Amino acid sequence: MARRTYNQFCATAKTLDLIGERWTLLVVRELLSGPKRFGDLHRSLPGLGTALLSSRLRYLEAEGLVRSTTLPAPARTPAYELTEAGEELRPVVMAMARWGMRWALDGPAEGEAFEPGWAVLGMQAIFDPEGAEGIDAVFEFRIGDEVLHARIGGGEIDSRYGPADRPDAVIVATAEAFAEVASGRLRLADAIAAGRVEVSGDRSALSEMKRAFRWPERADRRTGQARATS
Amino acid sequence: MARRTYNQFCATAKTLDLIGERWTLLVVRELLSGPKRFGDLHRSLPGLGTALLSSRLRYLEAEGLVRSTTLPAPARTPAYELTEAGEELRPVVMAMARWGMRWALDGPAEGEAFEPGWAVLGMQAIFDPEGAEGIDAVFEFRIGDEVLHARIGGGEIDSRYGPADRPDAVIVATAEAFAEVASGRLRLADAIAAGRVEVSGDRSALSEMKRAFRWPERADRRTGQARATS
DNA sequence: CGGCATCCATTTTGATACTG
DNA sequence: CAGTATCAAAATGGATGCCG
Repeated sequence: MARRTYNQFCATAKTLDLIGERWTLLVVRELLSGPKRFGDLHRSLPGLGTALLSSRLRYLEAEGLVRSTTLPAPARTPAYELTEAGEELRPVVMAMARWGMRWALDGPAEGEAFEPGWAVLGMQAIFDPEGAEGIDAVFEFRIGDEVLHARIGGGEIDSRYGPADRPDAVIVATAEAFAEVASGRLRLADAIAAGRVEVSGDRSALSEMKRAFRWPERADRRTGQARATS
Repeated sequence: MARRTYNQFCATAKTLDLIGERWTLLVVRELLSGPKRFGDLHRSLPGLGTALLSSRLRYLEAEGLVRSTTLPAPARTPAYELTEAGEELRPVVMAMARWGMRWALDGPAEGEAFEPGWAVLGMQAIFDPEGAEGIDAVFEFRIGDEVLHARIGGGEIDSRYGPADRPDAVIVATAEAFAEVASGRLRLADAIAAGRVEVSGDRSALSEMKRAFRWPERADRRTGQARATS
């Protein structure tokens, strides 16, 4: 019955005691973009069975990282959301995302799952407040059949699910094309030139958007050498 | 034979594919304070068997996060060290350390392992470049039977094993007392008043040191309420 | 559908013993 | 010191069934 723990007086080890088990941090990642229902979580995490998801959620709830809530009208269905402690794991996930974009992300490979929400977090991870200085614009993304948007202003980014109110530019792409751009594997300009990404609205807002992000330079773990972007 | 992977096109998931297994990130944490021999790693990680440690090291080596090296004279023994990719996991570990200090670190509890090197990383985690502006000083710490030092200057901190060249102040404490202070559970002033920490040398350098760190406010995960420090 | 519990095959791990 | 070999215990993944 005793939970497995590293039994070390070390903040990092204690953190891993809480979120180090398989799937746990990915559940947190899902909830970082807002409350989600059990089924949504299950769908976003292929390979994670309902039994284990249930167990993870109960554990996170008992530990105060997640709480149950009820979705606002008209949904009114039960859902899970992060507590303050859970929300503050965002810097941990962002640090991992930046590292992964630089050292680990290839593909997308055949058969890999992809959720546009992951790219939303990726955008937050590489947002650069300095580069975004003076920018105030709203972008809508239509990725496959999902719609999300990002509002850049005041040196901050706020990216969420759903359509934008009055977007300055609209970006339309397949999930795969968007994934390649968001991961830094394909340059936005090349994707547009190839017709894999379509942009409507204010073209100058688009060039501003590029300023607001700083993609980590991709490199090979074994050699440390930079890898081509496009 | 196929390695277990989340199979997601997501930078965070890819990172977890590499460092998400049990013990892996703690091995990285150990190597963040410099090259270490197999036996040193084994001793610092009670509960991790030699078989699993060996397997983790071979995996990390194959993946380009760790490489074998030879310790400089007079040791000349084989050891392991981080590659550039491994070293760049530092922000991930630091983010976890900050979260853990705020939300997870109690104790130290009976029977918990503690290595002074962990506190060295903790100091890096809570170092505040703004607060450290204008400070230029060297501190030596004698924790139990280990000696380490920190050099603060130019808005940066450089903390390492071994004695300092000409320290401005020397701090002597038991491992337990030092751990309590470094974790933010006990205030330095109180520890000195209680005679659990002794300071010699420049007292003004010491008060400068306090400015250079920003302890996260400790809070309870379930309630979000702040917890007393001392 | 949302939210589990149960059963079982496969992987991972922890502990102990042993070798160059 | 620096690991391998072996085996038992625990965690995981997948399928199935139940219940409001």
